[in-house]
Amino acid sequence: MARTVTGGGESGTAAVPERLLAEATRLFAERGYDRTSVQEIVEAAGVTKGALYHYFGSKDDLLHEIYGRVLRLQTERLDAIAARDTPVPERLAEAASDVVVTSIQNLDDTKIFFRSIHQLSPEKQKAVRAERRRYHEKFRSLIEEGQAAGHFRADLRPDLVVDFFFGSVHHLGTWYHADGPLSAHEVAGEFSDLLLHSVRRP
Amino acid sequence: MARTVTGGGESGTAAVPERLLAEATRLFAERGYDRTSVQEIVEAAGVTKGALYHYFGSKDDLLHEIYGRVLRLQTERLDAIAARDTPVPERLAEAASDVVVTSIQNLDDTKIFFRSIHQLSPEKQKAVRAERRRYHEKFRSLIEEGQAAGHFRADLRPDLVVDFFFGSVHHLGTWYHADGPLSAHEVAGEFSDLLLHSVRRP
Amino acid sequence: MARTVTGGGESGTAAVPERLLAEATRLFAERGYDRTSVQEIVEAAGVTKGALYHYFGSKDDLLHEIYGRVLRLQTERLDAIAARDTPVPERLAEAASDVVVTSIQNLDDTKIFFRSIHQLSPEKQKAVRAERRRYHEKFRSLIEEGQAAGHFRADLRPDLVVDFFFGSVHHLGTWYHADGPLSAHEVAGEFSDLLLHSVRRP
Amino acid sequence: MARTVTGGGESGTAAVPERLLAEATRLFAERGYDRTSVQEIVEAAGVTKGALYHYFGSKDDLLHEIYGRVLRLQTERLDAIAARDTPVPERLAEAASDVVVTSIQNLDDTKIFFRSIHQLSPEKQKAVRAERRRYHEKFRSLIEEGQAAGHFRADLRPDLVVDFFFGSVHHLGTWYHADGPLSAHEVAGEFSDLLLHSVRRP
DNA sequence: AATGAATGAGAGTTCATTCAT
DNA sequence: TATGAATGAACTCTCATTCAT
Repeated sequence: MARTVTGGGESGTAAVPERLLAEATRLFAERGYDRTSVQEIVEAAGVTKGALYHYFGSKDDLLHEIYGRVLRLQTERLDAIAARDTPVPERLAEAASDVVVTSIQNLDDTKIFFRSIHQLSPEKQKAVRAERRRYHEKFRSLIEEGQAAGHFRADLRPDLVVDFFFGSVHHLGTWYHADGPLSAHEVAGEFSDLLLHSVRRP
Repeated sequence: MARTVTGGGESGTAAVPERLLAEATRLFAERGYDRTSVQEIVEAAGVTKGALYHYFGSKDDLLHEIYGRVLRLQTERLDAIAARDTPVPERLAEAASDVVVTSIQNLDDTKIFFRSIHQLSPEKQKAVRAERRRYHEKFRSLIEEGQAAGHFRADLRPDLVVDFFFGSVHHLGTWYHADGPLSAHEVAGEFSDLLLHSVRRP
Repeated sequence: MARTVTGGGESGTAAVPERLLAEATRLFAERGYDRTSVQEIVEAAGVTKGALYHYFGSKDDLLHEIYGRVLRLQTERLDAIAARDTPVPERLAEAASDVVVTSIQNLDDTKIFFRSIHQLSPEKQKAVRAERRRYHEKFRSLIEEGQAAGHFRADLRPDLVVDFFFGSVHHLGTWYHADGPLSAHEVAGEFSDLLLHSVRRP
Repeated sequence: MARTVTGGGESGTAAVPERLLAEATRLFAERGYDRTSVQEIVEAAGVTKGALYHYFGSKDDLLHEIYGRVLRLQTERLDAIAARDTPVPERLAEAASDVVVTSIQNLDDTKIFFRSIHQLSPEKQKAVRAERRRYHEKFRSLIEEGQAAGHFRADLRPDLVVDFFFGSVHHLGTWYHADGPLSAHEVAGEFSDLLLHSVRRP
């Protein structure tokens, strides 16, 4: 969709659309979608408004692209983990751990995701929610599989468990700091552990 | 429910500031703080802008008032529960259940809280975060008490557990619907159960 | 027009209209008529808006009152000086000196006078300008008298001399400070001296 | 007179920023800075608000630009006159005469200068006052030079003389009318003559 | 004599977007 | 591929004034 470099690969001069997306991500996470002006984005990216509107149809489109990127990434990873040939509890633990790690590694996207979705146009919101639902359904089916196999408590509502866990994941952006005492993997380990303990048969 | 300051008195003619707060809450939850104009709020409340600015210093002040209300309510309830004379696991379960129920009963406030805090002025944001922190600390001390008493797993980081659980609570606004299949108490029961299972000694 | 004290003469409690005029004068001089709100005036005077509108028909009226006060004062003093039985050059010198002294003693009024006259309603502006013109004419007639008597240069246009001199007087408010190196009388002496030298026959 | 930035070129289609400055000058002089709305300015210039804010950061900026223009003009002219190789009294007379002529030729700027400086933001006010002070100092040094050379009375305070004279100059805007009986040069001649007589050794 | 809630009009400013070049 | 001038609508907030009490 957008070329990788301009000119011929000079260091530090990523292609214009990439630079725009990167700066938009940073600014949206920092001060919110509505509080970030198109002017600020283009200034940060070192181009003019015309350039932005050459590559993106609207400010809204930028946000949609950011969503697309993170959703694609997480869906791919979940698919890979779910398809493994290991016991369900292990796959659930890995899936949980993995989504925490990638959420932290892309903390700006995580922040934007759950703060700004309402600022997308209705149609785009619908598309994003549908993709998100598919992701949740894949995660939920791991829980259902574990219940069917007798690993997890049968009295739990799998959809509620998913909402419970992803609430925690989405919330990461509001408290996690890269320079805090915890590494991404430490948080991931503990969150995964809490989830497994909460669903496992005693 | 709302004090009648001027004339009136019949239901439906609540005092102007109360009406403004109620409509602002509804609109902020519905379309977000930045997407709600002062004009829309005063129209919904049936007054003019001048009236709003007679009672509130700024749009920002309205949001702050809304936060204050819900924080006061939840803090009071948590204090009451924590002070009970029952075993810690029971108190934690009740605190967890209660915060879910009141979050659902005030779902508009919950939605606003989670989404709009970044749109407060820096000073007000600081004040709100400080109050929120005190609330979390009180909740955390229940977990610490349970660990000390040998009820809960000692290897857990209490602060991480709090962030884990309140992520789930704050997230309620993004998926819960009053006309869905689950009552507030059903969700509360399951969330509380998940939390307790995740922290209890096996 | 307005009583002098309320209650019975307690110190520091001047009557409401006087207090309003005094605070309005101070504020208009400090930040200009348009930049001073009625709210600020009533707060400074320790009353409410209703009280102000009880005594004055409009914000405009306050300004008109302030003008009236200073015009009356200066007209009275000029009349007294002009009527004296001394040689014209002496009377002109005293009139010039006196208007400088009273302008400095009422520096707030002086500042307001030449900055805010355009903010009066057209009718009030007309009235004030007419009074001011009468004052200038009286001053001018001193110069004409001096020319007729052979004291002053006959080739000067008396009206231009008046505008020349009163420009200097009106300008006092922009540079004179009570805590500066010059007393009101020192400035008055020098201004008067400059005027007399500029008109006298060599 | 005004550079044509976009298209156009024919007289009457001056560039947008020039047109905005011209109309703003006219309107500020006519009804004062605070009483002139941005809406009125853009309507007079035949553009929209967006265009104004494309070129000027604020209404305040417009005023600052107007000040800058007139200060630059007068400073240049005074520098040229002061640098001449003629006797000091002649140079002072010419400087005085020149500032009167240019003040009358730019009477709108003169009116604005005198009345609206207090409505500039504090920082801009400081900048303008500093420039004005440099101008006054240059003028004052002419007087000091004349005193040192024995042309002017030694007992006069040069700074007071400057304030005396520039009061008269700034005041021109309040009484001079182009369609009145006096030409700019007639006024300039008389003002200059009055100044010289007031300072010269008898 | 005085209150203060409420009005309604208008203020300056911001902003996403368009389009001729 | 990219510019940047210009639009037009909407924004938050301020204010002098009124009026029932």
